[in-house]
Amino acid sequence: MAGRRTDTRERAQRVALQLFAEHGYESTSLRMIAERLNITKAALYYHYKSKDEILAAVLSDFSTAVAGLIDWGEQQPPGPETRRELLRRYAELAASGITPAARLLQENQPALREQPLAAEVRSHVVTLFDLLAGPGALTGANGPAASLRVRLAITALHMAGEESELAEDGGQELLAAALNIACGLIDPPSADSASEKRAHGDGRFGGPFAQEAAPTPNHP
Amino acid sequence: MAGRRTDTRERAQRVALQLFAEHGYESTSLRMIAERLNITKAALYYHYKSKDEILAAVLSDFSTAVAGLIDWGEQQPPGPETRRELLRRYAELAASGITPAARLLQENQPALREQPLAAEVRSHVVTLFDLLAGPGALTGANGPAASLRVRLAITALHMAGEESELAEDGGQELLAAALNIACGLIDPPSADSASEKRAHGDGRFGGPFAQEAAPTPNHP
DNA sequence: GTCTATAGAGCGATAGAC
DNA sequence: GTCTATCGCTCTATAGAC
Repeated sequence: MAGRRTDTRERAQRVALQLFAEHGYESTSLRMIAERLNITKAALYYHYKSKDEILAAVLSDFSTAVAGLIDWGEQQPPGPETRRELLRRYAELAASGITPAARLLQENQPALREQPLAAEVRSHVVTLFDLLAGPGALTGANGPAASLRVRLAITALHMAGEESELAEDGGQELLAAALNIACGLIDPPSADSASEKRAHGDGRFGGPFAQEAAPTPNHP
Repeated sequence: MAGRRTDTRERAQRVALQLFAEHGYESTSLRMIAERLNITKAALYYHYKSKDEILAAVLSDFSTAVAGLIDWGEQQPPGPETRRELLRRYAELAASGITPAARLLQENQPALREQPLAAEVRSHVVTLFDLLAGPGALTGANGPAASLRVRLAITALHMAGEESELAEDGGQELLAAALNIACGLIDPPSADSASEKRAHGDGRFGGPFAQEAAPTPNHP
């Protein structure tokens, strides 16, 4: 491991992730990747046997990161503190540069549909969402709001993570703000929509559209 | 207008928007569009002189919808009621099917970079964001949180809009929940992050990461 | 308005020299 | 480990018949 002769493989993965996230998987050609590495297309095939394998290598980093996060979360007692700490750790991941991978996954679903590792990562994310909102939130069993809030919380961290790369102070203020927003989004689970119980007295959330909220005709 | 001989052009735009949003602009070939219309690739070139022109036609519908929304908004007195009504109207647009166009715009930025109409639409969206958060929010002048909250509010409506197409009741409950969440996101503008004033007493938003919040080193 | 046929370019991938 | 050269395919776009 320590004594290999070139670092092309690692550089290739860094460059490929960046390009996949920026231009999309299908629109990123092997020529583009090779040019940034100052090698030729054919040389890439010494390191990977297909374009798909480059994608898999890139995704596996993200997969293990999220897997580690949910391993920790599943060993904690469920509750608001654990959920907030999960968000905090995810914000750390976002700050350390996993957001390109997250964006790649989110914005290339059709292209990644045949990629087994993408399905694996996606199932990890589903587990993480369940931990953040209670089981079944993604399928809408807790009402539509809970699932939406969790996805928005993660989205907030992604947005901040991407922007923080451009910020002059490393984006710490931005990430702090995003984490606060994310915590606020998952903190009062099922506090609006059909069940109208308010966490605190003022009616600020009683927006329009709400008068139509039906008593949840879920398929049992 | 009323007496043309085929409806191929309109059908083509409907189909193209759907495919562009689902597979991405570059990954959608004219062959795919033509096959769904039961015509050939070459026939498409009778109606449009390039693939880019199909994209422009598809985007212009979205552009006029958003332009109408901000025209209304700019004639209203600024304030929370106007902002909430803007969100409500945007939620109506989302429910009526503009989310594929919004997704197309958001998820194909590199491919649409050369498309003039895309820049126009994007500037409309920026204006809408300004209306929703006060001027300068997108550039972060109000602190990082305000811009994030507005973008998350719109994202909530997009998420609900896309899912509502699959729901059995038209997704009204989901859209109502999303609108409530969106209103809650923009309602207390600049209520966290650096300036720590709370709208109401409980410290639920006082999350971690906040201890590092610096006093906003903005470039003036 | 729609078709067949084709030009010209870029793509992923392979073979084989060095 | 990297190169040149090439194969087979799909893409956008055009020419011209019907």
